[in-house]
Amino acid sequence: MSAKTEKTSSEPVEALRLDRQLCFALYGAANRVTRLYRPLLEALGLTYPQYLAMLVLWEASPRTVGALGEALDLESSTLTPLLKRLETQGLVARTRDPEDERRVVVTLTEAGAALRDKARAVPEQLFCKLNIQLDELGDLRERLKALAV
Amino acid sequence: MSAKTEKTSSEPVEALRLDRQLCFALYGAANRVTRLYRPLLEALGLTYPQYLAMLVLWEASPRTVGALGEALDLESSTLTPLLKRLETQGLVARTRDPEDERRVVVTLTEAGAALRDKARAVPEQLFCKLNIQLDELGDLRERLKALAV
DNA sequence: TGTTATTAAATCGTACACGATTAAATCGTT
DNA sequence: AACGATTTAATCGTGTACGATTTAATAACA
Repeated sequence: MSAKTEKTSSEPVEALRLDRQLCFALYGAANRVTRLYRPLLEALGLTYPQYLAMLVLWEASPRTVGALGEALDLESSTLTPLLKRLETQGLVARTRDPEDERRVVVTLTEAGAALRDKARAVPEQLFCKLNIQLDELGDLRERLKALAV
Repeated sequence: MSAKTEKTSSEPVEALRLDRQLCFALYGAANRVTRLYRPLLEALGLTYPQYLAMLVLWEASPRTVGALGEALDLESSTLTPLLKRLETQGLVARTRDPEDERRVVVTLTEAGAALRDKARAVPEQLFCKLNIQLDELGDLRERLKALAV
């Protein structure tokens, strides 16, 4: 019996391969999709995470940093610098909530709200770059949402 | 007719929502899976991308930086610093290929090869944290691989 | 044979992502 | 009212990601 097929090690090594396959696919897909967005978002002056934050704000504008973090599943250590950059670009305003000075309220500016028009074409442009049918989209989304708590 | 339901804008806005749904799911899933790996990999002294690089090397050890980048879908600008950290930890060696001095060959050290044993338990531990059946895994992997070129 | 073109990694600047810690404000309980 | 516990953002340090540029080596070809 060769060392390669030794019983005590062959199963976990096989598991390593499976592990690699799913996680590579997820890791790679996320990186590649970010790369596909880049040229589309360049016209808007946004990065992909900034675009996601704007999508959330376009749905409901005065939002606390905490609420944004909840929606985006990000920590304040990630959001704070990102929001400061959006503020520098004049897309959002950051103010302390007078009701509770711990909270920071993020509000779309006129320019931030107006950017929504420019972003209208993005989803379709991106969808054209993706290799997926419209009716499969919902299923994949649900699987991904359910994958990890 | 209110501005909100204006015909020229309602459809693209709906598209924005769909866009948000798929891309949020992918972006969030990738971040959450990385977070799930973290405590498991801490015992190995590896980050998640470092673990992925080691998985590739455990399958075939002398690999050029370019070949690793191909396998991981990463640029040298990402890989070079990552590999230097693995080198600092004594897990890999980086040497110029004598045949072609442009290439850098990455080779597992004894310690790097030995780390594979410690990593044996990781896939199963992670799988337990994921909310997916074993038989759905292959399908999801293929969908993700096909999603973006 | 000498250029010129191409290739492979490294370097640089910008922007995430996160855990740990810190700072400030509010809450709860006495 | 007082003071310890909790909540909310910000800050800090480490480690990705990537496009653009640079450097060095090899290939191509006039």
